[in-house]
Amino acid sequence: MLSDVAKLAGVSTATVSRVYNEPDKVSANVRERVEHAALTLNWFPNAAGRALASTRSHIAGIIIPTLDDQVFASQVSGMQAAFAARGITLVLGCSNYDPAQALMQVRAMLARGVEAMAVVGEAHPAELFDALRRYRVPYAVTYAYREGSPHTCIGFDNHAAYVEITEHLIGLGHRSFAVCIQPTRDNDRVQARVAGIRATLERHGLAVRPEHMFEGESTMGFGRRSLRTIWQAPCERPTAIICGNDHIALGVLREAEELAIAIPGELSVTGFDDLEIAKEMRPALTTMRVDTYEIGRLTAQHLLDSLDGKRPLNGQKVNALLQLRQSTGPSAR
Amino acid sequence: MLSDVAKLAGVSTATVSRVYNEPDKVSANVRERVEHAALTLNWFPNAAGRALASTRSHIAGIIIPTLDDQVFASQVSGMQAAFAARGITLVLGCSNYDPAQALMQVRAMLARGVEAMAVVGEAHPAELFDALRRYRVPYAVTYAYREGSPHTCIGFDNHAAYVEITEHLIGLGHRSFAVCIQPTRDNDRVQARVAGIRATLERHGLAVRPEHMFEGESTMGFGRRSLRTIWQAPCERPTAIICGNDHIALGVLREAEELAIAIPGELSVTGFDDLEIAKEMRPALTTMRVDTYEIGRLTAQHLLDSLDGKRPLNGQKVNALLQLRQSTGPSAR
DNA sequence: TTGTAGGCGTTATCAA
DNA sequence: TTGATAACGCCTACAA
Repeated sequence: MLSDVAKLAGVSTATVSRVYNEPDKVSANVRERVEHAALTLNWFPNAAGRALASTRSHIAGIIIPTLDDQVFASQVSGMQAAFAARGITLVLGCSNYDPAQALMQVRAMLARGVEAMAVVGEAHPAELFDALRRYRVPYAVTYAYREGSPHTCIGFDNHAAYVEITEHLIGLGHRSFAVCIQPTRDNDRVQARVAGIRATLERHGLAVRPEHMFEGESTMGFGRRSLRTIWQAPCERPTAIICGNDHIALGVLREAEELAIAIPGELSVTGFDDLEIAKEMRPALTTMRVDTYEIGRLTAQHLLDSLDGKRPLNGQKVNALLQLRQSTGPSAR
Repeated sequence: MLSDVAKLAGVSTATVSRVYNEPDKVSANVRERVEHAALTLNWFPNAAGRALASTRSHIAGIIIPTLDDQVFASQVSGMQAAFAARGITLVLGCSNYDPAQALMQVRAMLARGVEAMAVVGEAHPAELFDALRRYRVPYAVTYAYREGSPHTCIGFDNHAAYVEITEHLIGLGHRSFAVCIQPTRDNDRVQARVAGIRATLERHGLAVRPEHMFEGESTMGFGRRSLRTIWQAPCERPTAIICGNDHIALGVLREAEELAIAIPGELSVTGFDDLEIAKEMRPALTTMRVDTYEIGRLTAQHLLDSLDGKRPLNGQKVNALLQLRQSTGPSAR
């Protein structure tokens, strides 16, 4: 431990500590001796002791719904890299889309003494944000950005993004829509997307009929089943399907091939996320692209600035960019 | 802090501590009083103090190459869930396929006092494993399993898996092969795969000609470019392409469509990982499936057992299952 | 079952 | 620039 190093180097423990925390307050000569001693003793500072004495844990936390979704994984990746460059360890919690689990994870992280936190979305129990504020832990809501949110948001505007998608389709002459989307429960991002679709349609005097509204798991299978159901139903078929993400849209595309539905001739399809395969599919998928790694990087940067007392944490909007490709075209009707 | 709770509850600090660490050594009456006090004071134990006093950090670590690859993300996910259920926080480090970064991350985790560690693969500096042993931190090498490895391995046999793929193709009559694989540098898993292919071919008096050996990034783009190069070259074309994973294989499939190469009539293609889309592609991709979430879960379980002193850490082999689909068929020649 | 008291490994304050 | 020493918040013999 530290005192052994001090003894070997023939200095006090305070000096050893300084060598690692305020190196330029130590003479080069002494510093060298200490570093040598540390090396031969194979010593490095113990984080717990350090945290206790300095009341700084050098830990930050992030809560995401799941690592199974690439968009969250890459956000974690971006934060991790940015924090690591500043000697801060990122600890990860998965809520599995369950607010109660998110709250538990945040509490556990508070107990660990996290210095900053990021949580995906704002659909969380009030206690979660209360706890963060009570312990004066700077935090940011990521992935989603909403004007008027009480939180620091770093992400994109889910509502606006789906307004853009819907307007694109309406501009192509579509008037009859189906929607295939992930579970909306406890998910403000998905809710905002649906709201964006509805509001836009309404503005044009349109609406999604209930039998064309599908909510289910984020898989190709869900997309496939939904399209099959739509096509088998006796009611009028939609000319466009708006999907909650690329997985679902790819399933729709795949099933359309099976059912010999011409795309975009007979049916237009849109996704979200712009997975690598989206542009490689035939027809290539019209979708929206968001740089989630960048969201992570930005979030870490904001939190670090806030820890440095540089500036009050304020939100930042990231753009979602529409990638027009072959899966959308003029309405046949 | 703890002493405030003790005061409010009218007990000693030791008793408060017991309530959280050995609850059944405290009478129900006293326990209730303490819990009430803690609640009103909104107190929970500070992890740094706890770690320092008990010399148990309740932290475990995992080093993966990157979160961008689903297989590693889901392994993290599996470990996380299993550890969380036991009150252990998982901290994550990404090496970006760089041994030096992996070593740094391990050192940082040792400083944090990790109680157990997992690292993907065994292609790491000797210092890394030395450090782990010196600090008596139980660890496991994951994702890869190799007979005779000096480490506890929990994963599948990359070599054997590619022997199986190669044998499958040879059984179909193929004699001329191309290989498209991820960077082999510092990557024992990929090296084992290539070795498996080579050894199997050699056993049949065959080999991959150098101009049919491609090494590049794990993307569809790399697969596409590779196939195009192969097809444009003046030399004899292979009848089968073995890819290092599904991304690359999907790219090959996609480019084959572009070049109007009949699959599997003219060319057989294999992948690895069995992404959801692999079975949905037309033609569906022949590939191998590994349950990486399970690898993570098993690893956590082994490490927990080892911490409990239950049994010496010994390896465990997970199966990679060949998924025979439409992208492989009899050789035309 | 409960309390006392010393120590876990470092940092921070103050003096020298 | 360096050193002595008291925290930091909790756990754990040991004693009662």
